[in-house]
Amino acid sequence: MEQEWSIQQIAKLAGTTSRALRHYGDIGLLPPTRIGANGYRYYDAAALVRLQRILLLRDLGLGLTAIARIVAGEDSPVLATHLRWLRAERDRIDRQITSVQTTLRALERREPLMAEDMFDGFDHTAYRQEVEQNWGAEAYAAGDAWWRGADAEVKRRIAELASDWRDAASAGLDPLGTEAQELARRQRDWLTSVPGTPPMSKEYFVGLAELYVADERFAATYGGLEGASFVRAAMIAFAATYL
Amino acid sequence: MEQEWSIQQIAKLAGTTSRALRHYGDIGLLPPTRIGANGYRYYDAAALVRLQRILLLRDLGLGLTAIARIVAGEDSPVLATHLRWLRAERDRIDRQITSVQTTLRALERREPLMAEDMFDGFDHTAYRQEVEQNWGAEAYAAGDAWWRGADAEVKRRIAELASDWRDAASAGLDPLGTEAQELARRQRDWLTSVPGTPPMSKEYFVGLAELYVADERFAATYGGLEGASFVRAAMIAFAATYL
DNA sequence: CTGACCCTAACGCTGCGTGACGGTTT
DNA sequence: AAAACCGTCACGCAGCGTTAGGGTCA
Repeated sequence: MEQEWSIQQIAKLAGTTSRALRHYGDIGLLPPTRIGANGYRYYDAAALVRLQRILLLRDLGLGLTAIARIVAGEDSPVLATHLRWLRAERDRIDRQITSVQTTLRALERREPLMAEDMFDGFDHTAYRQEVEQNWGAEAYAAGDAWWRGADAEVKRRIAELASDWRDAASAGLDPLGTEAQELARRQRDWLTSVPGTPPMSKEYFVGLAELYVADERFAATYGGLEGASFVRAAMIAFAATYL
Repeated sequence: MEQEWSIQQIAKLAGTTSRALRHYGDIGLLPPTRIGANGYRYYDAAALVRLQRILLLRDLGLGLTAIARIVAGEDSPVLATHLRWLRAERDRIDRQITSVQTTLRALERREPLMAEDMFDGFDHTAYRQEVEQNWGAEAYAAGDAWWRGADAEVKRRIAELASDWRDAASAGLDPLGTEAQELARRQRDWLTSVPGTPPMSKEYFVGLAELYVADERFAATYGGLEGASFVRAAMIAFAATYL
């Protein structure tokens, strides 16, 4: 009548492993139906059904604790929450794909420098040129040489500026406030100081601001999408007022 | 001249933590430029640039060992490989999103049973009906009752059939071969035995085969996309020959 | 006697976060 | 004398895979 199976048997039936079953038992997610005098675990048909539910939910990407809540009958919005998480994950991966593709294309065209590092240097120029081809190729060479020759002090200041941007963004400051506007001014100042950069203009500055958000590699410098958005807001406001 | 920074300072400059820097040092990815007599770690501008590269690549989703290969100058196709992996990940998540959405919709319509478990029972019918509305609502009720009343022996046979499918698929058998065709016959036989199922036809059988591949939840039963594809091939061939 | 199974530990993997405890101060 | 930093352990996390060592036999 009441069929029951050993741990290996039920594992095969459901398409998993005995190790996983012991784990589910250990964390209380799926205790064996019965435990023999010799310590062997046995499972019945009800356990099989429960196991199939568990495996199904696991295939949807849910964590074991979330699965535990669901199979326990709690009607918390586990699935809806999980759906939002999945969508965020997909978006993140999409952005990574775009970035890797861009990097690979740049490498193919033998632009190793701008491809992977120095996103705080002249590369604004180089990338901008790549996107809109408004500024000539010699700008690239000039910026390249400048960065290579830059001394530690310059590099420190650049990194520090990026660091200050991240601090301001995570502190929740107002992008239009005095402090953020001062950061935007510093951003403009060092950009201006880079040889090979086109003459500073409202359009150029705003274009760079957009670029920081659009390109994952620049965004990373400013603390990701959120940070980059903050930088963009501050830079655009600065451009509108002072450029 | 040669500027150098403490571990906290360089962490702030690059936008990471001192703990991460110690970790990178431990695994040899980014050793400190210099270690003071007191044991303090110090980093110079070259280390800062290297660190920025590392963080950039990390933001692309690469693992630290892969990053190590890249910054070491090996020109193995790390990025191209990673790109393929990213795409596969995105596809997987896309399928999970679809499945979760389907499940949520089913739950809203109060179809808790078919939503989460028993993908080996009558649910073929119910889902089929949901998709094409070819078979009536009473089929759902009949199948439901049947499954609830099914004894352990029936459930075992169903799970066993799924298990045998997985074995056949992972063994690399020919879907058109004798063994796979025998499995398809068993599949048809038990489907026929479920009350509430529409009369067996070539179209119905092929439709189910497609469903197994299209719906992640069914596919899981047969060992994922690969397994389900195998099942589909075998079932379609069987339908063409015998139905 | 020998497979085929079952059991209980317990480490391994990824990339650090997070204390704990105790010195140092570029 | 206290605030900040620095250092070295070392556990924790998610979900099992994988030996290792040793009984059981539905």
